[in-house]
Amino acid sequence: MHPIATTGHRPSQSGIRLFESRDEAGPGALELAGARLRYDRNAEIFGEGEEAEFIYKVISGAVRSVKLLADGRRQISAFHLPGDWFGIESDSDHQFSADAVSDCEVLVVSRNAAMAMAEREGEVARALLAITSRDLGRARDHMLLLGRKSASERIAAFLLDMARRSDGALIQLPMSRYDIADYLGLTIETVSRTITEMSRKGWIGLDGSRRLSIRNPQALRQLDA
Amino acid sequence: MHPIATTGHRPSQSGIRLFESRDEAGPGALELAGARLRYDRNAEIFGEGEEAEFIYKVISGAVRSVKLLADGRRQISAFHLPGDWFGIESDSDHQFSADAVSDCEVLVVSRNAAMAMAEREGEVARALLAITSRDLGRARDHMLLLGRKSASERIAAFLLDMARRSDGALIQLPMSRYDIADYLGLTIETVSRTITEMSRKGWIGLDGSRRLSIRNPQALRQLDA
DNA sequence: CGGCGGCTTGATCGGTCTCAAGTACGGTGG
DNA sequence: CCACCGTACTTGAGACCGATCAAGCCGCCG
Repeated sequence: MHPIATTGHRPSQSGIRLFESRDEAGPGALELAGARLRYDRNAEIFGEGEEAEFIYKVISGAVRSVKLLADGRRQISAFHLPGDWFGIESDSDHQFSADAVSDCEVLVVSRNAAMAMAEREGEVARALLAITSRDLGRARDHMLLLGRKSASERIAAFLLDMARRSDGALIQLPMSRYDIADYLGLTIETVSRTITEMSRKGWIGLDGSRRLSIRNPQALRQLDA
Repeated sequence: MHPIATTGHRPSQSGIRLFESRDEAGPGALELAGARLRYDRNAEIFGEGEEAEFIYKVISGAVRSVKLLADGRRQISAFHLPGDWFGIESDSDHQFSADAVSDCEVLVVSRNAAMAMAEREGEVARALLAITSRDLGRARDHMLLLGRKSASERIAAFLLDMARRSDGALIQLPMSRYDIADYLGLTIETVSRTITEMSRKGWIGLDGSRRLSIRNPQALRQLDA
């Protein structure tokens, strides 16, 4: 349905980089055991059903966790920004796929090494549990959004979240309208219309489609409920 | 919107008990440290914002994890059946509330005790991580359902899941149409209509509103996609 | 028998999707 | 520098699925 090419390996154009470095609480020791990898925009980092050999942390750029239906319908369950861990699974196989929203750099740690380390060091075990249960909490918030909120409420929540996660008043969206739509359970047309309407009302300022600022947070928060 | 009384403490009527005992992989040691508690139907087990003092495991009956919006809109993020753990949080406070779908019995374990035990025993730490990351996987599946599936697809997925989690061909639903609607992001009318329609097509058999059997799993699986 | 909660059924409404153009922008090659 | 192109995005008109509003029914318990 959404013709997102999983082509990879275009030469990475190095552009503006927002979302650079806020670390989430993480197992510091793990990072020493990791390797850095680069992925081009839309490149797949791992696929649903593949063996969960590694766990990952975003260094720069953005990553999306994705579930697909056979007919192409897509749901993005989370966007991962620099400092976020992703790909931690209970199962031996990945239950969803992850790919690069923009050109990005990730830290890759062997799952076995991580688990062995968790076994020995309570600190690492606690950090992994904290990351996972925080993600679960976010997932539950997102379910409320997907199950019960209107289009404008979804967009408001999304924009406020992106504002919170970025630093500074200016938000640079790393993802396309397709990605936003598939994250919020809407169509690109509805996303576009709603954002345009918010801009028309003066609640947000637009500078092109990927760059915006929040002018009236109160109005948005009212919708976020 | 949904006038669900959080009244508790009616004398528990002891009825038929399905979903009795399939344990999920769990930290065996933890259970020794727990106490049993009974809750009446619709009683609150813990509320959003309360301190996360305990973690819980369903012994009998069913429990729902709930998020509420100020105006009363409700999203049930999960149903917990016997053997399932719930209430494990990264934060010090609960980010959602949990209440009894039916009269039920739960095992209650001090969070501090559990965390201390996890610190000492890798086995317990691993089990807690496994439970949480499995829940996260289920949450992501559910997001796909909430974001991208039609009403009949949602109902089909729900019924197949309930069939899988119960033993035997007969499904005894512990929850009301309100609960199902708030779990699937639909209204009770749509839930009712869709179930009636499936019964009319002969895909399922109905015996009252809470008891049903799957007659044509293939038809349902086709919708589950 | 009466009442009430939970469920079903019907009629209509409306928000979002779908289908269809049209526009803006970034990159590429002349 | 500009013409061209493709991709991403916006905008419009109309259709449709599920929500809403409104009865009515069923089963259980008093």
